[in-house]
Amino acid sequence: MKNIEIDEEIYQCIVSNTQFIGESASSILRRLLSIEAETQPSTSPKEPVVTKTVSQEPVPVTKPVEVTVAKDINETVFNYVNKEELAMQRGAVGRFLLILAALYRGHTTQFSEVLEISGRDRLYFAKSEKELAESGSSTKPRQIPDSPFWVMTNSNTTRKKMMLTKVANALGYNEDDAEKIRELL
Amino acid sequence: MKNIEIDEEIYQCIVSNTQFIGESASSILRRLLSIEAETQPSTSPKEPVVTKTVSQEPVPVTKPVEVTVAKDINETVFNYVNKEELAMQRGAVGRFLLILAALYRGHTTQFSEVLEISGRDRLYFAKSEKELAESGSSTKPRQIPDSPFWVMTNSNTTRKKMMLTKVANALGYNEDDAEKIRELL
DNA sequence: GATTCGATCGGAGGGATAGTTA
DNA sequence: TCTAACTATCCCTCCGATCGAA
Repeated sequence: MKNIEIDEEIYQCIVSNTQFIGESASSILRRLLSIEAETQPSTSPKEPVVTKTVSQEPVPVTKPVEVTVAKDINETVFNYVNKEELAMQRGAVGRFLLILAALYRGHTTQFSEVLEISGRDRLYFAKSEKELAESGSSTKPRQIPDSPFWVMTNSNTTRKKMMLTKVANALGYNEDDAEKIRELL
Repeated sequence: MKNIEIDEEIYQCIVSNTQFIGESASSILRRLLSIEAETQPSTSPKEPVVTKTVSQEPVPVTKPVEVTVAKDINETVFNYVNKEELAMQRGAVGRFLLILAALYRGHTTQFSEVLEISGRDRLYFAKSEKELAESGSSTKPRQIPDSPFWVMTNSNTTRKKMMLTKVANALGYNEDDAEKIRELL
């Protein structure tokens, strides 16, 4: 993966060509550029050409359950994460909250399992600001966007990553996916 | 400026389209995308095509000049402003820069007129950080994204709004549009 | 005296790291 | 005691209201 810096206008142009929630910049650009690469007038620009590339390998329906589930989860969550929005965040806290929000959206019902995750004496997650605030000093509670959950935010990036890993695990992700999630931060 | 993550393939594709030493990703992409953006075979690739989506209502060619101009300007600029992106900014400074960037994009050639706008002793706009910094103390110069211009940032919101109004006027907007622009902040 | 302008300084957010505890 | 895990202090940067200056 490479990071490139582009201006607002280009960014908007790319974003406005998103064809599904969570589509990555690469995916969008591949579509746009490949159409352009042919000097031909674009025929059917709406076709989600790129997408297909990714899901090339047919999902093996016969495979063991765990694998299938993992795949579902994976797709679910990564669709909820908007890479561009992530990249735009000023600091790790913003990304942290965005990722958690995506996980919540993808696992609304089981999400309360994260309440089990906590530090030695501080709580990491709670259903109210107060609860978190009272479990330590300067915990800097923040609400996970569009959810009834709050997170403790006063920690270094390393710990935030650990927290993400724990959340991923609690929600049933395998190591690989947990790693991917962790690395979003 | 935005950072986006793209895969190697896309990256190579972009790089290989460089047309001069030091060309930025934005510049390359602008070329590539504007060719692509028109569903038609590219006629004049330099046209800010993206804009068209929004400008559904045909521009009345027969109307008086002033009106036409105002309309063009209006469309140009408001298309360049992404409301969501604006809303996402943490503070007024972020929005301020975004709006100015949009104005720059819409009026690249005349934009140097803003250099006339200044305070009693401080400069408000300049072509370099240094210039601004030296014109006062703690002016907090910031580059207007994707432009060679810098703005003074150390002021209250009211003054930032005034600055926007002045810029809008300098670029030929009427009171109404200037007001709209000011209110974006 | 009224108004405009400048830039200081308090406040908030972020997060590395020093310090603490198990 | 030594170490690993965890906490929260504290420093830094960014904002922008406020108040003194012109």
